[in-house]
Amino acid sequence: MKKVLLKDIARHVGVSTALVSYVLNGQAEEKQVSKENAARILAAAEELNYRPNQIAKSLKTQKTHTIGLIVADINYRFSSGITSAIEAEAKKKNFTVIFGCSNESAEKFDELVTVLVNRQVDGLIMVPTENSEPAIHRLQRSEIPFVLVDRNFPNLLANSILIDNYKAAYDSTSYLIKQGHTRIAFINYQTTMFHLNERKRGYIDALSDNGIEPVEQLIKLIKSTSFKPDVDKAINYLVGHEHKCDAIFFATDRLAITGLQEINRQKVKVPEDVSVFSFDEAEAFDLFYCPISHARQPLEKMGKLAVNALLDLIHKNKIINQIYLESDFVYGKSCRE
Amino acid sequence: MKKVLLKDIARHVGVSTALVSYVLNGQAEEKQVSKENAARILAAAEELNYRPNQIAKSLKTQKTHTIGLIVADINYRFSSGITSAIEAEAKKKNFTVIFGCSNESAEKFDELVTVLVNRQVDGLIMVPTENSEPAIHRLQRSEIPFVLVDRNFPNLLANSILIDNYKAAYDSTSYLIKQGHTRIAFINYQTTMFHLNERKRGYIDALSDNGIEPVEQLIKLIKSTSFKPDVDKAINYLVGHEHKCDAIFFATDRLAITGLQEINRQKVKVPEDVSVFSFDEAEAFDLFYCPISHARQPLEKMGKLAVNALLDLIHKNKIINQIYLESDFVYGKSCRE
DNA sequence: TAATTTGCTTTAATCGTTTAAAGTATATAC
DNA sequence: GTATATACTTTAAACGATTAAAGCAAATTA
Repeated sequence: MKKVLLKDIARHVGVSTALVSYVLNGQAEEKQVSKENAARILAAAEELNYRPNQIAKSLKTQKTHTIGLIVADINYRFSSGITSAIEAEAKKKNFTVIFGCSNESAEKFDELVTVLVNRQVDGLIMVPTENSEPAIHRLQRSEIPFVLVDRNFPNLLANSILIDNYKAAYDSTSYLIKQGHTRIAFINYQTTMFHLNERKRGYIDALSDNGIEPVEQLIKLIKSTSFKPDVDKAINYLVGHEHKCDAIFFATDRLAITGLQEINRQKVKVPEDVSVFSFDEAEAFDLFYCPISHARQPLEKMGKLAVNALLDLIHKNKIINQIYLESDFVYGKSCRE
Repeated sequence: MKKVLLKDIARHVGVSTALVSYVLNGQAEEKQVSKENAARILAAAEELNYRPNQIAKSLKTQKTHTIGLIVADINYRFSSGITSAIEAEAKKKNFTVIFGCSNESAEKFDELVTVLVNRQVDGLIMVPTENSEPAIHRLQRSEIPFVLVDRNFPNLLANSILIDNYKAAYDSTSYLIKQGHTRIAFINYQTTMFHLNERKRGYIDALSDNGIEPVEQLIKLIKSTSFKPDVDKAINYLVGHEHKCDAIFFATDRLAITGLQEINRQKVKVPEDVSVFSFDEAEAFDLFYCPISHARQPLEKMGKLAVNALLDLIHKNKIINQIYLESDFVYGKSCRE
């Protein structure tokens, strides 16, 4: 079945391609196309089942109506959540999404940016990885609009949709303190990433502000390169008798899930033996024998905002800068009363 | 910063655009470009930081090096798993992925197919939804290559990467029988979708082949439109004293997760009061107080195969037809010994 | 010496649209 | 009766690449 082109419609109706283009792009009025021709063109387009070639259109108009999306790992609940929201919102606005995963590698991130830029995406939504500042700097010089989601770099001014990680961690820690905990451990990644260090800062400040001296031994930093053993070791240390803590605050869902597995293995009971609080949300949290209390990020909202911010940049060059959203809290039964 | 075009390189070096194109596309030898010009062109491309416009390239070559991917819902573990594998494999083969979610709606599925076809994707990988046969039929007539993943329609011959759902369900049920269960319940969606009904068929045949009469009251079909209440009702019925079953086989992870929540709420103990087995894998299964035994689909492999099958179709028009993969089994502690 | 081959380069059409600018016929104004 | 406005329509040049086909010296052959 041969592809139907604009020119086939033109020939079929007996007019020029210009008229067809005007009519099919809704400029019939404006370009004063006769009602008769307009009607015949629409009919012919329908009859021949014309589908415009977006590539040709894009080449001419310099607009692809495409958003490039780079997430860290689509298997993260965070990523699938915002991806889903972004795709839905983009579709609503007649944009399509080209998709890539960096797998937390700055190199892969860089490659993806290049690929997407070469594809002439109208703009990018990205969850940057550690060490991806150079790629983002380069992007800034190219004048292609983009917005960062979830993570940013303090000394790189870019439009971003963020969580107030400091506040969420501060509030989470304060909650644990109010529940009567004093030896609150914190498990985080060993990382230079700002958003995770903000969580740490929130944790520490909450302790200090409540008259609790932060204890170094209760802060465990996990290397992603030795993730599982590090988490296991941290848990063993923290629930071991000598250093026993009374609560563990996990900085991410992945840390929590892996940590909880080891907690189970050690036959430590939540919340009787130790309370647990986590960032992010995970299905697994609800199925744990005592639902895990956690700080939930508004994924839907973030995705939607990211798309709209990007479209603002694309269309009107409106600058949004940082938007900070608040997490909300889901109280399970994992923190001792 | 002005975009650098092929013609800028040509001007810079003092040759025609044809030479530049030949050299940058690795046809220097073939087209007998002088070593000197070839070197100068490469140097200039580097120096000017030339990035070819893929849109223009695509228009001319009629190849976009793009794969359209349609999944049901990216928040499903199944979807994110194959998406991740597909993206990685596509990238390896220098293809990019345009992404869409149907949200299990045939209408949205149809729209997505149209959008992706208009974007001139070289091929499509799709997880079809219920009632999406017409859209797929239409696609077949358009001669754009595609492969279906996970789900297919028995009377629609298309290239597909599938699981042997019948066998997996048959084997799962047989396992439960061997563990001594006789009143095995089955919770599935009420659906016309073949792959889910195959799971039911496997369940029923396994019972029959082992001399157990399938009991209608133990087969619960869940309407997606009233998902949660239906699952809750089913669980209540199944663990209620009069109809007590000794095992529940969930046809999907989502059914299992929702079902297990209700099981918890009813204070029913797994596996003491009832054994549980599920299709698919979920993080939550490992965190449940007794890890849930399940049949795991080889997501990585499916995604990779799907991309390679599609590329075979695109490049050589090699026909693959159905490929059936086997699930493997993860034995937790959720089935009474 | 003329014809042919070799080695390299350029010309220009093309992909399928969009869209200024120019064209044409009819109606209105002066 | 000529100029101008009105209501349409067409022409043709883009967009940025690819790629047959043609062009042109210099070297080789006859």
